[in-house]
Amino acid sequence: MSERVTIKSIAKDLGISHMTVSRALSNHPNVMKATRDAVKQRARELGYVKNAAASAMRGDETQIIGLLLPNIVNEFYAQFANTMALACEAKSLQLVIHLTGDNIANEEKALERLHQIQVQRVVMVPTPGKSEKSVLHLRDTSVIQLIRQRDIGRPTPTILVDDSPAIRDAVAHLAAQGHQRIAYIGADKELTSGRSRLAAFREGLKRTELTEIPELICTGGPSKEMGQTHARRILNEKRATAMVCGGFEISNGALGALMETGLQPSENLSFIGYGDPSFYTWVGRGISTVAVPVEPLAYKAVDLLTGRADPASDHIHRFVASLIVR
Amino acid sequence: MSERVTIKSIAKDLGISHMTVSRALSNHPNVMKATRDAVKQRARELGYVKNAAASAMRGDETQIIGLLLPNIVNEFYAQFANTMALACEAKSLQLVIHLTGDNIANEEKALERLHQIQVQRVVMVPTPGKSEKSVLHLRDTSVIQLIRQRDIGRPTPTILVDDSPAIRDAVAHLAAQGHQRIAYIGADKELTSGRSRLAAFREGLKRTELTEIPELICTGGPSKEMGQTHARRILNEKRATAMVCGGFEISNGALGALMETGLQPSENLSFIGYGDPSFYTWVGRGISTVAVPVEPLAYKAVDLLTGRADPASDHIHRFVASLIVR
DNA sequence: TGCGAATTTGTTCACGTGAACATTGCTTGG
DNA sequence: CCAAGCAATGTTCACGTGAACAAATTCGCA
Repeated sequence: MSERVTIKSIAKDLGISHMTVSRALSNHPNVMKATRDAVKQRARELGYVKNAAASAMRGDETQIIGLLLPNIVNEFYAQFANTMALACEAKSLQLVIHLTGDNIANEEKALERLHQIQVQRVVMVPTPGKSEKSVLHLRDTSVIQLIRQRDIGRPTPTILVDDSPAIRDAVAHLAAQGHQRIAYIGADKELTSGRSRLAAFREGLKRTELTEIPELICTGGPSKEMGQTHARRILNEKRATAMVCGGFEISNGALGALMETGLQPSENLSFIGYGDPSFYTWVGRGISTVAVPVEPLAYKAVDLLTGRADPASDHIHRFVASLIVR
Repeated sequence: MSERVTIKSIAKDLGISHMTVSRALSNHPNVMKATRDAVKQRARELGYVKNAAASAMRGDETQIIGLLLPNIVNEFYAQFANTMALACEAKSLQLVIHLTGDNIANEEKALERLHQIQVQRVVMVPTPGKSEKSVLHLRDTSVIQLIRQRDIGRPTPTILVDDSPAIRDAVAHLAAQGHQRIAYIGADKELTSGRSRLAAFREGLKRTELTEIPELICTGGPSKEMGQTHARRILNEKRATAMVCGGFEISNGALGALMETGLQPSENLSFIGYGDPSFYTWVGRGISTVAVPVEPLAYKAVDLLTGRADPASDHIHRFVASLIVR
């Protein structure tokens, strides 16, 4: 039926130049109020919607934010994406989500795709490892790194979680309960977050004058499988009475291993999770955890990308995590 | 530094016409192999990426799929989005996610935004209610309705879950355990799914020759709050010994009410959830549920939008849910 | 050898938008 | 009463891509 409504079709309809229509719709000062009103009125009647592709081709900034996450099933990432979507909604932005599965090839592909559709703003949870391909796509793109930090060949603002105090508190909490053999499962040195969490755990042990037990400290890639595998081994072979997790996925994996072994967190083994998915309050008597303030992170990310703040500073924005004891 | 690499810049670089470049890159037959190879080689060297905005402006189909979900925190939607993202990845499509919060105004806005960026393929969980605005944007857009069906003024393929057998099974299962006062909380008649689930519940009661107890049957909007409110009331005021939920959000809400009342599912009250989030295996002795085959749904949606199958048929694709007893 | 046909490459145009520059008409001050 | 200045509107162009049409080159076969 009806043709697509463009600035030109409105112009023809009103018998004026398409530029007057363009100016009227973008509130350019030099348009008679009568003209502007007539144009806006008619545009509304005809159901005009600006063609974003045409704008993008002219080089105008796209109203799209790209979001790269390892996955979106883990409740932390889901909540983050959810909040990002709401924040974007509020600023008339759209959200394109790519899942990396913490695989660097996927990350590269995703960035290329975003570049392809002219996206100039990206929030990403960087995948551990080094990117081979030139990440030159990112040249005129604002990138925010989230949760982790990696050298992507250019300074970028980064949003990190300062979880060291909470992790130290967790150890102190367990020590106060009399635990001596506390296990730790977390990301490895590939990630800044992995390093700092492990350091915090050790510092926690030191402060409570507990001996570090190497066989109870496991690190690896930040995956669910890694958490599950290590937890299984610890539960079956080592005599740990408590466990601290340093990572969203890892924590879920470890919890799975716990359940499959028939253990109940807080009854048979004191478990400290990471992040605060809603089901933590429902499992057993509730699971204690290092809670990350998700929503502030998301709003910060959108703010950084929309405010005229830092273009390519390498400022690190820290949000403090807290220990929730249940 | 370097300018953006376009088909024209490559042409100038090679001293040929931009059309030869265009043809070479799109594997047009009438290009000498030597030329094609040279062009592709140079394109790779220079890091050429096709400008999707320009393509979209010409009217070419965009490689973007729009996804409208109530939220993305509920694990069913999260899993669905996750699988969609993977399926899209496999077909070089990008996923734009909009959250409706089951609010029709948001739904309209989201569709308009997608139209704005020239998206011609949309998967949506329709929000209950009637849309005021002309959904004319959808004119040349393929829309798939998911999980629910609503008249959007045009026939669309729809992907539904046939959960009636599973719900009847659930009632039978509870009846076999000796339950007489089984509560039901689900969506209301506004939704096709609400109607059919309630009907299945009633049918289940009838088949087991149980009397229907009106005060234990609650319906309303498909929200978490609704589930929580009704469950609270039932738990505090009515003497139900079992509860069946008909909806993802509703089920989580009801579970929350259960927990806050200090009850344990399967110990103090037999609870049948809806959907199968991972934590169901972790709560108490495990929560029985009406499990929906998420991944097939997602792949089906992408298939329908990419295959040259039905353009605007109103075919209903059904996937059967099953009762998982834990 | 020559001429139409097939192959390969080139030129122009449109898509929708808005910047830059051009034109029209009106006001104002000398 | 006219020039200068400004407000309002109009015309042209570019953005990157690929269809349509045009031109050049090569090929096949009489």
